[in-house]
Amino acid sequence: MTLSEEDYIKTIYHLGKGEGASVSTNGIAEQMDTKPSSVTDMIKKLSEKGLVHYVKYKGVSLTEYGTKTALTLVRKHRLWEVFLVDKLDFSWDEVHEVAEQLEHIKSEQLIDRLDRHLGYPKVDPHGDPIPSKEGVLKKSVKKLLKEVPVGTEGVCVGVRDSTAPFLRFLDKNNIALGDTITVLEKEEFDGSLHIRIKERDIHISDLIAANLFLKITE
Amino acid sequence: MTLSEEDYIKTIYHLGKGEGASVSTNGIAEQMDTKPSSVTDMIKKLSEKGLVHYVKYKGVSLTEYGTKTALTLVRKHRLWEVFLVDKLDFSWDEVHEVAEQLEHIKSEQLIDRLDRHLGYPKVDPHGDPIPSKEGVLKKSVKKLLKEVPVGTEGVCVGVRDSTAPFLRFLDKNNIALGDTITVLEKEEFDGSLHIRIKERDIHISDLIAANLFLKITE
DNA sequence: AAATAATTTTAGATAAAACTAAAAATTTGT
DNA sequence: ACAAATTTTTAGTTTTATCTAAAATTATTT
Repeated sequence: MTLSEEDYIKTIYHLGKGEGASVSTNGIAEQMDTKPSSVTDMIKKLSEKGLVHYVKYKGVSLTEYGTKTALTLVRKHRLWEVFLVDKLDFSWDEVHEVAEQLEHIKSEQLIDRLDRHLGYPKVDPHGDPIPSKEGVLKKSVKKLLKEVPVGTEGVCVGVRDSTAPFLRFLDKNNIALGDTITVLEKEEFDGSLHIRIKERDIHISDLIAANLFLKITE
Repeated sequence: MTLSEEDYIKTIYHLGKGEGASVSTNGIAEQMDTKPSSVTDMIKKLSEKGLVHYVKYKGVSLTEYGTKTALTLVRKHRLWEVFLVDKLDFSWDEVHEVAEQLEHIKSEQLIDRLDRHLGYPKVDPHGDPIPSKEGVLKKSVKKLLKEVPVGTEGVCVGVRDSTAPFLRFLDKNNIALGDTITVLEKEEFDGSLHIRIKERDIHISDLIAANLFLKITE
């Protein structure tokens, strides 16, 4: 597989929402910042290689083989993101571009060992699940912290209220995007939560919990 | 810089022994497993970009800018090798191919942080010095352990006697290629040595020291 | 120093991945 | 349902990095 082929496969995978959905030529072109005619050319090649189903004018979708290939790339991308954040102290939002390059490195052994070095992580710094070596990908959903049951673990991926006072509160309490949060206990009385974040147990109000988004892997 | 250009620059650097020596078209072609005509084409391009000095039929050499570029690549290659060996437990001889891919990743921040993650190593797993960020490369020499002065530190890079008994001895004493050895003390009487290897202090005979090669960085 | 050998370059071609412009097919609006 | 708009494909170029075959230059041998 060439670098370019890999990029197309990944784009088709993402546009197809990970579920072999049919994707349009223009959609791919727009996503990849290229021209539709270039996309048609590449699709033909991928089709000949058995990576996509293709019927002229009707759109493309990944074959089983294509999906497996895409999942390998997603796995590599997300493992490298974990490496960059956990080991090299990159922040949440700096990793994408570099991981985009690293995912193309060809060495199964490298990925196996990287996985081990990172402690077999289940999710990347954005809370998205990492496909297994066999190509199995867990589903994940984004929910308000307030709405998840006690015992749930998830990654903080966004805020509903982005006004300065709320962001200052998060900062003061050392809660940041990318942090893993576990819900320990919910107070019946006022809906406030006891949560664990970065080895620390803290208590937050119902209102805070109603403004933090978590990504949860089932 | 394209991937291919980078590969040529690195080859010219190594064939020129790191010291801008003039290199032949056929030499490059042979080293890179390509044809002389392809080399001529690429040299012209590199020459236009100011990376090499080129006079038809007379050979190529790196310009100062070309040398700096090559040293950046060497730095990246060697840092990745340290990562693969120290962090991912690759062995000495498995790292080259993967590092060859990793060295092309473009991100200065990545290399800075990798360097820090690795504890600012001075040499790679083969004992070769790692160029500084500014492009300064220390010299290194290969010597018999027997011949270096007390206090010297070096990386074990080879054996003079490669018969089974000697290799078994090394194995039994947990001495392997790639290990860093420091000479602590030399016994006047029999020339035997006290050395430190992997946090361990051991005592080896004059004969052993006469059969182990160290790579020493000045 | 001329002939032969080796090296290097040129000229022309090919493959991959992109592009532009025009043609074909599909979708949409009335 | 059919004309207009949109999407997609085709045809023909371009660029990058290769290649082969032939020509030019340099080196070697006698």
